[in-house]
Amino acid sequence: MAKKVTMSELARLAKVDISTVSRALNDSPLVKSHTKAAILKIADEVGYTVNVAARNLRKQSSEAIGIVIPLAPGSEQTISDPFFLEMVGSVSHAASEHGYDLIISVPKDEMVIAERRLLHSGRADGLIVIGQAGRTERLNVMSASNSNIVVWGGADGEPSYTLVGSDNVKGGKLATSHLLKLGRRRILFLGDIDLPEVALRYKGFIQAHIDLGIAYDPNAMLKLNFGGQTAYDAIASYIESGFDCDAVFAASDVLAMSAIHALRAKGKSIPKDVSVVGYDNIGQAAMSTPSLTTINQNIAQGGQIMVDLLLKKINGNKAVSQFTDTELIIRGSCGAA
Amino acid sequence: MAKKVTMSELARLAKVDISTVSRALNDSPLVKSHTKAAILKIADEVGYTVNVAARNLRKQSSEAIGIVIPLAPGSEQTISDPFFLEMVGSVSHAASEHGYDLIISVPKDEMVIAERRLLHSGRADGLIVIGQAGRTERLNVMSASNSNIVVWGGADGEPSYTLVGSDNVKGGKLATSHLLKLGRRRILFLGDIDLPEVALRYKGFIQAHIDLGIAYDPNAMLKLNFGGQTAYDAIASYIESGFDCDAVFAASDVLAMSAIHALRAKGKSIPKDVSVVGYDNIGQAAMSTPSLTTINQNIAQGGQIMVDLLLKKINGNKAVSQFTDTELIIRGSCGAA
DNA sequence: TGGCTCTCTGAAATCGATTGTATTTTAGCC
DNA sequence: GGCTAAAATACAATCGATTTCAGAGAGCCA
Repeated sequence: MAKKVTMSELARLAKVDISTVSRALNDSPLVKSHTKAAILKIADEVGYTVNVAARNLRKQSSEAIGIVIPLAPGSEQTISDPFFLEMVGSVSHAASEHGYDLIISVPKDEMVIAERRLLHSGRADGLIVIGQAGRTERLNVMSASNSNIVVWGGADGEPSYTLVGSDNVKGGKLATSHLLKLGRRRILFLGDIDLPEVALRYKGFIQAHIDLGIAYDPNAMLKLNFGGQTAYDAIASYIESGFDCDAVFAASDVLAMSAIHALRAKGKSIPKDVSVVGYDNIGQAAMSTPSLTTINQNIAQGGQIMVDLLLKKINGNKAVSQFTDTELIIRGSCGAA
Repeated sequence: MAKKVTMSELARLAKVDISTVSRALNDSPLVKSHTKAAILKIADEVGYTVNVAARNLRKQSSEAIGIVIPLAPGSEQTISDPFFLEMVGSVSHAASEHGYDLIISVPKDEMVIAERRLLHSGRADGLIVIGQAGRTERLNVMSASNSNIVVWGGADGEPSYTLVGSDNVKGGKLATSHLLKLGRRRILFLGDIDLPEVALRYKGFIQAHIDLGIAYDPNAMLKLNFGGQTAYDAIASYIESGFDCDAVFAASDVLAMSAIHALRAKGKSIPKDVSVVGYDNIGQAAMSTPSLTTINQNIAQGGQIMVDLLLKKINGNKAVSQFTDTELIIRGSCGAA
């Protein structure tokens, strides 16, 4: 542990009052530039760092924001979907650009706990919540109590809290109409439509069918939460049970990959027999085999926007919900047009 | 913003001194259980949360640890390799188990800055550094100055700082001998051996050849930092330039996936023509196509160990470097034996 | 009853910074 | 030089908790 130098120690060394030191370090115009330089020099020599606890206590702010990531339901594990993790990275980057620290909320905490632990305790000035599944009610309460919160997700109509997300309906439409235009007619939808984001993508899925005057099968839908082995098994047995599709629209890239894997195991060739489109455009999407056609949510932009909006709220300004750019990325898993 | 209730406010409500409130909330045996219960009840009713800034200032600790993740060299972007992100998730989980918060260090910071920003400032009680590439010197200095730091990485011999990582030599050996035992003889090694971890894997690679009495080609190595398009292009042109391999050992799963993609584009069949082994066992490894044979670094265990060791150091105890369980996971990309 | 111990509670100092107010120093001008 | 205004610095209160120390009662025993 390096010896801790305090401000009063600095003041002693510089032979000035501690208040002058404080102002000098904060570049206040009240301090003569000559004194300021002297103080800064000493501070640099002894490697002074301000004690944030003391500063935060006095200033009643923390220069930090919290991020809450969802738990896999029923498990103690944090969600492993790369999408969420990439989002953490993106938010972290955006926060640091503004000189804010990012505190990851402990996943076992429920929303209320996270709110108290991070916001009320003064540990963070604001909160970013990734995914509003199952907590819209609580989010409304928090928003009503004027908490500094920004949520990543999808919502029908105007939510009462500040929301950022891709244009899920548009994304669903883009993906589906792309498949339909390729001539595919039996598209299997993969995803849990209890999640608001996914429900909207499904809405776009239906919309695309209607727009092109093509009928869709309400049974062509498999409610899946996450990827991995579970999804693989579910998809495999779904195919075994007789459903024959010529395309898959998965609500996440992870699901899409599991689907491709399962389809292949069942002897289907991708993209010859079955075209696949995912959602998220995670880093691995381009390098999977075949490379994945997907909807880009623009994670980097999303993190940026959320942090910007949150800082606005922290500073007492209004912040309105926003979409990120939502676009179709065509790669190998759909086959040539 | 919910109205902030302070301890003195609680004291007023409970008609006791603030010191009694403090003791009650901290479950001190000095307070009569009757009084304690009354105070806790009121605290609960008004939704009191302790102000951490004040507490940290007084207690001279922060109940938080920082994590430093590496930057992609020359870029402003944080590394997108899922391995690092999964590690963040794992550390976050482990930290929360001990009631500690996790603060992500702003990536543009260099080590020295992160150290000052997080440790000296009292924002965090300790630091976890993921990957020691290019900063071993600084890490030694920090360790000498008795900083509370634990590093993820790989080291030859006994490092002067506390290090946690997979047994990289063993991992390299496992992967390579598996390939050799499959009958493969021209194995291409992918990875940047300037990184200590990777150098050790390469060492294991050579060792395996020697152990089995098989010659290896020192040129059968491609120095790559990260996956994605860059790796894809590099691998593609390496193959084009005439090198013909019957197996690939990649120092990360991301690299392995890029390799598979590139090999396929060059008309190679995986695993018939070329067997591939990766390293890390990231979540997507099982669901890529073909599913990836890889070395499991046991990320969850790694996070746990690092947090445990760090807390030991914070509490003034010795902490010795440790390996995580390192094992070979055989999947489809190697073909049948 | 006096004295003593043991429990429990209160008073006050303290952590390290920020900031409003008071005070000193400097500068400007006749 | 003497006076005033402005600039620079010092003083002191404050943020919200923790913790040492002192003190008030209660209980016990001779």
